[in-house]
Amino acid sequence: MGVTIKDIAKEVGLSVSAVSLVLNNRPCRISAEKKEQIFAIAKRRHYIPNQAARSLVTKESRMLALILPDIENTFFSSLAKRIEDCCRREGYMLLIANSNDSYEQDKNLLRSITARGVDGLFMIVSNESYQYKAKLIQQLKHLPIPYVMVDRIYEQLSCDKVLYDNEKGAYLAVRHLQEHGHTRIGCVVNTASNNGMLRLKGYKHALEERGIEYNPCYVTEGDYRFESGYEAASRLLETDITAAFVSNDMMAIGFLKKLYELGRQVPKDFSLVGYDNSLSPFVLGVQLTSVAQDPQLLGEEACRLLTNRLKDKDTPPSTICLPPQLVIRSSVEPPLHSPDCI
Amino acid sequence: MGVTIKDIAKEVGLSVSAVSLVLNNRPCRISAEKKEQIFAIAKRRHYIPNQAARSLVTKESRMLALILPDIENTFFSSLAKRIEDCCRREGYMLLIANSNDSYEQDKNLLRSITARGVDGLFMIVSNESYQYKAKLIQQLKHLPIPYVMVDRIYEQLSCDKVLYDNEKGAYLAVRHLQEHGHTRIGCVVNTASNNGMLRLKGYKHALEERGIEYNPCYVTEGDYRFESGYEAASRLLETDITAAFVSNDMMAIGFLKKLYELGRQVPKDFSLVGYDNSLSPFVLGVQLTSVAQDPQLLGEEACRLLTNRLKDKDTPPSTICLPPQLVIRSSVEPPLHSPDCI
DNA sequence: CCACCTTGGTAAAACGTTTTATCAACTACC
DNA sequence: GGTAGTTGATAAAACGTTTTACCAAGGTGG
Repeated sequence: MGVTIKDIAKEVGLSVSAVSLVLNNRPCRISAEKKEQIFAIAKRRHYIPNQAARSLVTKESRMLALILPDIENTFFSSLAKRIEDCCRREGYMLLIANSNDSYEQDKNLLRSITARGVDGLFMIVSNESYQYKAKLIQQLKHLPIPYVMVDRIYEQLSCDKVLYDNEKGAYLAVRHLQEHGHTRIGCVVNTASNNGMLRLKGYKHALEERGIEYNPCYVTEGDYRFESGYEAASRLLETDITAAFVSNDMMAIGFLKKLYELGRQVPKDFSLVGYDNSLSPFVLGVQLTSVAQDPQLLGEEACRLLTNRLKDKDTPPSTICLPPQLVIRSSVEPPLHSPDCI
Repeated sequence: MGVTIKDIAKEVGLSVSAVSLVLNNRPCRISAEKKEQIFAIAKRRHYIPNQAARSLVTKESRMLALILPDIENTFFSSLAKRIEDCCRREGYMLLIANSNDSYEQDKNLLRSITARGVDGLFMIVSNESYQYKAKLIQQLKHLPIPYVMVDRIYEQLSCDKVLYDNEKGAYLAVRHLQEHGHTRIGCVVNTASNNGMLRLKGYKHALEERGIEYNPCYVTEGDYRFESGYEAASRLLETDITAAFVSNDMMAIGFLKKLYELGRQVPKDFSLVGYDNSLSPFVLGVQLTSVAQDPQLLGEEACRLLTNRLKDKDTPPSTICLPPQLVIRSSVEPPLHSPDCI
């Protein structure tokens, strides 16, 4: 099919080895004249080295892989973009694979990816895989290549990790509401996800710190989608809460829609904090205060970790826990009829 | 490093060929007993076939690639997701690469992708590449593998193509406004992109059909981002337009923000149609009428075309032009003080 | 003129797989 | 007892590279 090194060798009248050495800019004793000829022929005939043959002997593919749960989620797609940029800068290509948040896919992808001989892996485990933790851990332990767990981790695994402190993020959000005088604070959370659990923990932590008792009626489940935020609001707004912490922005917008329909004003009449800081420009009239986790930073750190590991296998694995930032806009004010602040 | 077919052969006491045949379920004369043993050993020792070695001899990688301009754009990420699903179903892995809408990247990616010996390619050319059309066309012509152009095409190239009829979409949007009695209709459009040009053409076409003269003051440039919609609105709302066609939803939201700030009500006081149908749930109070192009459908058709081509190289290339749908919500009403309709 | 260096290269093994042609040992049949 | 067919395999080439060790010819210094 394509032009090979052999064809070039034949045309220039040298051996394959000569051509290979020249084309790879290896130190070698080939005359400048011949070198030029080789490059010229390669260019003219559109020579493209066969990566399969190359990997076979060098044992590296200059390709990294990223397994992520949902490419449609902008948090992950921003992450993917940045990781790809960083990889490119280091001379790697990136293979992106989508697991649809399914354990089965995680498992299969892990297989096909190692078969393809990628040099390293960025792994964002699917939420479903937390139920099959033991199994996936086994598989990851047998992985013959370095990998870094990103955003969602297994503490048990001894490998490079980079993540955001989800508990802290939720804690910051709730404390911000408390500092404006709120005590009856709702919470929409996805306990099906590990990070969701951590956000719930942060919520509880903030309550504890103020000596407020945990009220299960103020907490409801959401699945991170717009509709579930709307439905969560329907349930929570029957209680006497004056504010809510909604554990992602998409659901926060759903929540806002319900508030709007009920004629309740944000922040005059109700305060709200979201998570992700992803949708602020879209919401007319409301500037949503939200906990920001920068996917780009996550991506950069992940890439740094993995490429370092590829250069030096023997340093002990490290864990990077990034601090989320509370981005204060104007969706929080003191509750109606209440003392102003702390 | 890993376990090879040779190791298994040694352990089971047979030749490499025997093991290869068995593991690939090829018809062969190996005793059932030995077969079982081979599978058992492969499993126990976590054998994973080396794809590089395999491709080297079979000349196929069971891998397809997708080059897209912006993975953060949900239109493209939905498309990517669906393409990946379809590929998986057909037994291919998908290599996703991001060009950042840059010609340079298109060029480089095309190179590295063919080097990696992928079996086929989904190509969404970057907008910038329209300026280097001739060059990129040359490169695509030399591509040794089948490819399908998706969403953005070069008419000159004889290959499989799948796209949406952008001119038609814009035409539908503008005609919808006209049918509600609007005659002074603004237009925000990105002429830096080929599809943007087509949308402008659709806008003009609708005007022509009604015998309305084209007024350049009603048309302004946008770059598909939120802010540019806002800025476009600042310019256009100084004219006497009563409605606008904004050529994507993101900009439409920016436009809405300006309207909101000026105290103008949609649709009572101003009518608006967007493009993409991607953001409707996010806009409080306004249900944006928008032209829908389903990325999933685009992905499915693209995949169908490419996999068919891989099975049968010799059928003539086909072009699939999908019809956009106008999704009518409630951002369009007749202008104030005007006769009701058509 | 011998020893040594430099210049300009090459031969050959290796990487892990697939695939085709071939083979030896049996069995069965007439 | 000769022919044909079956069973259970194998040997060897091929894929396109990289890499190491080696070689031949010519020049140079003592």
